[in-house]
Amino acid sequence: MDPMAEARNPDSTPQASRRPAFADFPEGSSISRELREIVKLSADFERRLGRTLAVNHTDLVAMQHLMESGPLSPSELSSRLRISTAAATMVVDRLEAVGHVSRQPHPEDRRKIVVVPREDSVRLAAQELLPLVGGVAQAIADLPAEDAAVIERFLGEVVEHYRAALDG
Amino acid sequence: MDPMAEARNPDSTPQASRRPAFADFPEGSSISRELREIVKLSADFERRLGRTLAVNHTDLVAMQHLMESGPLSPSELSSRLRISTAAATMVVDRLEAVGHVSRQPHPEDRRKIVVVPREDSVRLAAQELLPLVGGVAQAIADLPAEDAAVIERFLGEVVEHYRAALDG
DNA sequence: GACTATCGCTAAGTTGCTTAGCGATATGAC
DNA sequence: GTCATATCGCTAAGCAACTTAGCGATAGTC
Repeated sequence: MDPMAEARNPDSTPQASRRPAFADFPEGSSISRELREIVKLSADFERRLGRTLAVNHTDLVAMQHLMESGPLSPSELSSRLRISTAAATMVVDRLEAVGHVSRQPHPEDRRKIVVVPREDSVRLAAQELLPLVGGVAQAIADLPAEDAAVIERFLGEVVEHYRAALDG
Repeated sequence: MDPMAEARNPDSTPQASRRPAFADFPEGSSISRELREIVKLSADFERRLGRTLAVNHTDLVAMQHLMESGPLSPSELSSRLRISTAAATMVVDRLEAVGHVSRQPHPEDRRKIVVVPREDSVRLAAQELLPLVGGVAQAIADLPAEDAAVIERFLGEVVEHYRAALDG
């Protein structure tokens, strides 16, 4: 059977409104479509990275923080991931079990520990990220300065709209 | 205590590399920083929308599909959300319990049902989305045509880089 | 030195997923 | 037409990952 037939929303019923419920929203320019696509693809990419490292979503986000910020305490991880400290303990347990991090004593505060990402794991993740990050970086580098300025200003406005919407 | 002190990564240890593990990655232009920020803010915004509708993440994503595509069958939801059909049943159970959707018989196939989003719920979500979507749409509309073209082309390249990275 | 706060952790309970399998309905071969 | 097979939504049982509550150890404060 044709899988795309189903994807085209064959389940609309006559009695239900045929127009998608959001039809009143401006369909959006291709720019806004692209932005949404980037957000979606970014989630897809995260899933793939999670498979590569063989970790679940929470643990992957923890790894991202560790890779970007360097060693962190479990309590810091819990606040960054917005999970309980108990859950953070389990995150570190799992990451340690598969060898992505190690627990080390905190040099100054003996209540704390330090969660250190293993270099092999960081390299593995970097290897997967590099084509994407590098490709985008290259695309940016290839931009004429005026174009880069235009894009930077526009994206800044988008960020501001997000922040404003989140403040309200 | 100063909460920012912790945020600045105070847990680095002397024996662990002081440089964040990803320091070898080009720090990235402000454009790439903005792109990442948009992805992150988008996730934040989704969380907030989930709170507004009082549903968990999976159920919110289901609602997004229903709002954008109109009524769908549980099996279609299961494939879109990449969950089992059993989980899709539970999603619909929960959404129905809080009144966001209703189950209706499929007019042509009596095995199927149709999950129809309730208009009140769609309106509630739209109300929360409008400031953001509208604000961004306005920002796009205010762009000179040449700038819009520049941005559209660039974002298209970013999308392509994502797709290429996901193909590999 | 006593009080209080914070650290990481364990235990018990909850939520949301999975796989397996069921009855009902649709579809295709003959 | 009839029968075999596939698909639909659903239930049941098990598992993974979260929560809250609370504990012992350590740090900071008076």
